[in-house]
Amino acid sequence: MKFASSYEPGEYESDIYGAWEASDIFAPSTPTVPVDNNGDGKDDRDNKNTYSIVMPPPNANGNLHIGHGLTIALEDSLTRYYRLKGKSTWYIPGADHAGFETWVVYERNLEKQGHTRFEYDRNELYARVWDFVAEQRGNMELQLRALGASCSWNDLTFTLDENVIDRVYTTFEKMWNDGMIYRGEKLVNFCPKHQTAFADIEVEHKDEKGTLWDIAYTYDGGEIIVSTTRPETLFGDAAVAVNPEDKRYKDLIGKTVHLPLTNKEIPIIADEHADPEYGTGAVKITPAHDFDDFEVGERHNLERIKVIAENGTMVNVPEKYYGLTTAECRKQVLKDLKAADLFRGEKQLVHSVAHCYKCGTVLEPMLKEQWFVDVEKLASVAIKHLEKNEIKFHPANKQKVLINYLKNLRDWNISRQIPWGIAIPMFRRVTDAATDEPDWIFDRRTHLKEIEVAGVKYVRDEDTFDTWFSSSHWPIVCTNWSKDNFNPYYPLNVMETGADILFAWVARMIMMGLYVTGEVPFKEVYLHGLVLDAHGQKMSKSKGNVINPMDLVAKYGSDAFRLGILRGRSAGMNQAFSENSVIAGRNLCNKLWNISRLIQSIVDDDKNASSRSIRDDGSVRSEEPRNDGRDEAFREERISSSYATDHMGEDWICREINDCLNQVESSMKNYRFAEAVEALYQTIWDKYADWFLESQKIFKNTSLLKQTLETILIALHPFAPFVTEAIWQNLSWTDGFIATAKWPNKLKFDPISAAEFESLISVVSEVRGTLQALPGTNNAKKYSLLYGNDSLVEDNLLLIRTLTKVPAINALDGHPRGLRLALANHELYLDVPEKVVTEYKDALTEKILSVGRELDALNARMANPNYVEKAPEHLVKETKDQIKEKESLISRLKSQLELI
RNA sequence: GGAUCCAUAGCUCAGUUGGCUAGAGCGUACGAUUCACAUUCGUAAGGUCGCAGGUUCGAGCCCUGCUGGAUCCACCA
Repeated sequence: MKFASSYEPGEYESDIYGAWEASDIFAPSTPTVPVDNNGDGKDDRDNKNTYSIVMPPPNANGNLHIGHGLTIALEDSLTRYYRLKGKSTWYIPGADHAGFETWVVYERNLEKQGHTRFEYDRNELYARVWDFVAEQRGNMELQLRALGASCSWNDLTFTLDENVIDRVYTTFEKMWNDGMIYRGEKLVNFCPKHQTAFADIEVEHKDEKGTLWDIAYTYDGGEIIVSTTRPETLFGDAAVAVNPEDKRYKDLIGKTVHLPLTNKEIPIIADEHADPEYGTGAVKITPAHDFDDFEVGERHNLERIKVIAENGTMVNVPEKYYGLTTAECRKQVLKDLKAADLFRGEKQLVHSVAHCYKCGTVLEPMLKEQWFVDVEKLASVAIKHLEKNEIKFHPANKQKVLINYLKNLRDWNISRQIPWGIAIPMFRRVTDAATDEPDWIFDRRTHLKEIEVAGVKYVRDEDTFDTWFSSSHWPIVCTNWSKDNFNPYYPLNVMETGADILFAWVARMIMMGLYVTGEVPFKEVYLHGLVLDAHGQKMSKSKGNVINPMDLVAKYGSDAFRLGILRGRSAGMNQAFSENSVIAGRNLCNKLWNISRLIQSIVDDDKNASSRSIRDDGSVRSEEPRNDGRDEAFREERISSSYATDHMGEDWICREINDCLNQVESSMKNYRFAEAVEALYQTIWDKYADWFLESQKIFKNTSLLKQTLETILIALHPFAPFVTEAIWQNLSWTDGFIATAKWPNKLKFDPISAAEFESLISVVSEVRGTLQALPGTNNAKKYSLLYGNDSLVEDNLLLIRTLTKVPAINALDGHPRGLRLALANHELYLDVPEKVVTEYKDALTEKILSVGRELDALNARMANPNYVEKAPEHLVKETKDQIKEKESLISRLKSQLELI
């Protein structure tokens, strides 16, 4: 026996993945490099049949977290679905060097060993981190396999691969030549602990309590009071600004004031930046240490005096303050201001403060020379393409959000002062020699510290690229796009990633894709939200509510995890996740396993015994498809398939499976994964197992059982790859891998027969419901069923008996007796004693009342002339039919009640 | 200040051009059960769809306002 009594994922999963990988079935069938078969100089690949998707590269040296689990479940479901649909699918895996993240981990390690980064030069550090990452790498890839990701492993791209660096340099060179790269001394967000700058997008703003101090700046005959939260920066003040409309200060504009604690005089200038309503309406301007002041400084040509060094201590200040930390300096300045009687008060306030997203240190706006990308053109091109709807977003509103972001985008600082990353390929001329040569030149030889060009020496810039600069090339580098060859895998069919990196990554990929290739890099974007814990709380280490996907995979299986995490989730929404949904997934896998186990045993029995099975009436089922006078065309169709339906339950399940396939197809097209899973879940469990298989315990249509099982297995495969493959391999009649099977065709069936089974279901349900509602227990065993003039019941005695568990079903002889069931078109009685009927009276009364309420509502609708006039005809007709039905039901129930 | 989203059963969520009696899973209650599955089977209870208006024959869905919550962007001397 190949099928154990329950499905144990641990026994199958790794073997199955190994078998898939060994057979290399995840590589795309259409080649990924240009092919010229007939020598006409043109690429002969087929563009129509490809499906490409790239994995957002997980950190090479990390473990996968729950968000990765969701990403893989989504992307792999798409990939497997389109593979079954016959597309040449290319799911490209990746690994991220994760510049800053990895660097932080590595630097922490160094510190633990008593070292600092300053003991090593850049190349040495790079080599050391490379080894460090190499050691850790592989773990993440194993976890991707455990999640079932059907990606093309030979094409794994690491963000520091040569072709990536090469592509990034090519783009950078093009931008440099296009004048889009400039070196500027601008304020950047600088982390004094990590000694590096950040892009605006990497900064975390937090509301904090602070103090606003009022300080008097004096002039001949008076003083002007400014308010500041950063008194220590006053040494860097270049002016005091007031609003040009502010009458209080009108006369002071153009005069100078004395800068406290110094011998300096600074001007009073008029600028919109000063808000008359805020504080005293006068504000000190420190262009080197505040983003707004920087801009004011630009407008008024003010000196940028840098008074805080990279290490967070004071420079360019009177000796007394030199070398103090900013905090120490603040204290001292406040003390000295009080002593000089220039302190005019303080008050508390809440303001938002920029923090390093990694270590939480307060970021210092720092004047630095950095490389910037002028984003104006990039953004405006991207906006144009977005407005033409060249990319479809899920959820749709993100398109607007993204356009809005791009409209307000500021220039992009791409320099990072971290050794771990792609070196910026720029070299600076060694200064002394007077020459006409440019200060900076582009050169790819970044492995060298120093180069010589035309007899002039240049030294490499030590900085590395912002990781988003290189990862914005991801669709381009993963698909090996090149400008000389048509590439059927670019643009990608879809970009699936977290909604939180819409700006940081998706926006930049779009800009870069358009800049490099002229095309948008993907046709659709699917953004997933955060996976929250069971109570809707964000997962975090400090809260201790982090769920590790690998734990769940180990406990319940990979499929269970995938089914569980897809359930109840829609695009862009942050949604709760709990173990319960994974358990439900595990149960479905086991259910499917046992369904297969049952069918295999029927198939096995069928081989041994006659292929004819016993009919309800005891006769032997005919091999020939029945011909009961129905449409000949239908009969032709039916014969053309590999099975023949011989009972209405069989037609019905074919119809239900077809509906399910339609739902899955349309759900996948619209990225409604949860709905696809839900449809499969219900079809497999509530319909296939609970009704169809129960009925097949009597009829046993082997060829149909095989065909329907294959159909539901394939349809579920994208979501639950392992259990479906495990079953496929265990079944006696299936070949190859289910992973590369063909998406099933629709099943043929007789719609009239299918609808009849629906009536049988309602009969059985009514019997069950009534039996439960009767007083006493075990009623199903006690009372038999009586029928009068009811062909549906008469033709299905054995089936109804099996499904309801009543001991007998008999034709009514003589007068009706017992309890009549509340079914509109069937005359059915439960053969219960008078006493039980009497006890059931209350329930019956309640039933009459509730049907009466429904009838009233229907009548009210029909009484409205507007409804009859304006509503669609079919609805009006439906209402009329229902009224008839309810009326007859009510009259039957009433007569039943009178009998009691 | 600007923008986006959300509010439906005890919990987590579906509900796609407005159409019958608003669904699911989990949970709860009651019942069943040797032979595909207790990771099972059956039955049931549970919702004036955040609030107030409006449009319509008809609103969970569309419009307006309000309340409560989330997120993003900008600003915060």
